[in-house]
Amino acid sequence: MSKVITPQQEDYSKWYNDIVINADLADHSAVRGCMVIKPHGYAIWEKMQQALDKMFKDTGHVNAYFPLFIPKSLFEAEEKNAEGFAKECAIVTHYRLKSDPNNKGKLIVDPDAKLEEELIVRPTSEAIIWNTYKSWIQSYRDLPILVNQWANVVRWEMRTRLFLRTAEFLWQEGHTAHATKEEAIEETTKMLDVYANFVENWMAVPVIKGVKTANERFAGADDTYCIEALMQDGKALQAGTSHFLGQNFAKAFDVKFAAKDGKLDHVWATSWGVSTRLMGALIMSHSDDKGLVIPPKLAPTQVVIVPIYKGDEGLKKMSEVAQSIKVKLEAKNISVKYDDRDTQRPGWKFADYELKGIPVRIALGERDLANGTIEVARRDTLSKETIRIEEVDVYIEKLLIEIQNNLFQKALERRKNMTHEANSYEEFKQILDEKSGFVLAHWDGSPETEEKIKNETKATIRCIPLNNPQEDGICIYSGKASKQRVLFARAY
RNA sequence: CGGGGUGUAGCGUAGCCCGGUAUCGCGCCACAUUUGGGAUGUGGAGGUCGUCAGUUCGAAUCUGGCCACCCCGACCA
Repeated sequence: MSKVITPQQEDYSKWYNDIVINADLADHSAVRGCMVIKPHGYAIWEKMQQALDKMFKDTGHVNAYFPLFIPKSLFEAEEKNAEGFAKECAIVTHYRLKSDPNNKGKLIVDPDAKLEEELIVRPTSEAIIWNTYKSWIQSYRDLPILVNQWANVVRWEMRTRLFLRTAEFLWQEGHTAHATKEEAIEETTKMLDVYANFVENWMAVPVIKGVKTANERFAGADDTYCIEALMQDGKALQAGTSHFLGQNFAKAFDVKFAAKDGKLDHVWATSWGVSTRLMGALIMSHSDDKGLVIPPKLAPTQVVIVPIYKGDEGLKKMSEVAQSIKVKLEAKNISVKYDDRDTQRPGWKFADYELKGIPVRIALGERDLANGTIEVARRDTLSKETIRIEEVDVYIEKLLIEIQNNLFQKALERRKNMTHEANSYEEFKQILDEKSGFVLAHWDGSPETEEKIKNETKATIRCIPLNNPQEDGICIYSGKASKQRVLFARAY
């Protein structure tokens, strides 16, 4: 064993780091809090991007790109937004370096090159985008604007973790402008549905759609909708957010439009985003002590073929069959890698592809050649089956669908087992400590109660689920009347 | 940012208390035998001991600054 992964049971947090690093997804860099996303990790991110980008375009959105830098005066325009992000901003103050007269070969910031106005490295782009929209929008005929941007943002987090919270991360941010409140709200929930669809059907991670409490709301939003997922260790992870921004940014940036009746009104806004954090959700939903498990729909390589042979002649025979299998599978739009390297032994390759999370492995040796069979191993269950070689394409095509479904069902089952109802504060705390996971409990609706529960238990209200069943109850903390249970959990 | 810990070859480590240029395993290279679950043998290469400064005849080892990472807290859409 050259690659050792700490077992989940021993230390989940270490396990997570081991997976990220040993599966070649990402690595720490020389920059504090910033990671290098390695080719295997980036390939998965690209698959996510492709699927999401198509969904955005299918719902009428277009891509554009806005600057990395935001002048401070624009950044501070929407007060709540500015306040919310102020503590974690990187700021550009100078534009030139010069040789250090006291230290040969070293550079210093040139004090003569101080910027008139500081530039904020975007932690999110509402400010620069709404400043731009001001010049794009005059009439209801200019609306709606449905723009998305794929970009990097910087948030100077105190403590970082690979993919889950890094100082710089990749994401997409949609920013839309609408003539009416209703249309903007519809957009907000539509994009939440897009996210839920993507995370459940591509990533095979079940989510709960809901709305955030005032405490947890995006700075500058009237309402924040979210999808919440539950990780293997019982902690929640916010997988995506969609914000109804009301007219807050339109007012801050003075973006008005003339309606049909000639009256001027401020534009209604939304913004929505998912980030490379989804990689963390993917890892912590399916992977095991042998390594990463990638759902087939997001696997850069879905099937790997490993030949088992003796000598050059043996390899030649094996390669002919392997290539024909590859062609058959590719005709069904399945991505296949034939690994004929003679520098690694089969056993090594088996372990390595398990570590990297490739959904299906085909092994092919003399024995199979004689029998007209191949061995098919699936990553999700680690089970193996021998099948007739002529049925390979049909079999694998079905298998990939089955693996995708199985991963989702397993995650759904786990979430079901880790979701509990608590009817008293004692019970609530007991569940958090002994079982972890989601806890459904009554809450009196006050930010104060939410804050106290958070301080005492570290559990936060992840969301108020949409279409939440209404039932009379009393708040587990204050004993005041409540109409519905909300979703609590300790979260990443 | 506060408390604790760590940093020695690509990776994991011994040595540090008690100063004299470095241990072991994996990996890497060559050759041979191997190849249906991380092969074996023989030989070999690889190190400014995180970084900068100080003490000293001499620093991986002692002192200080800085950087990074890990754990706990604070913070976090």
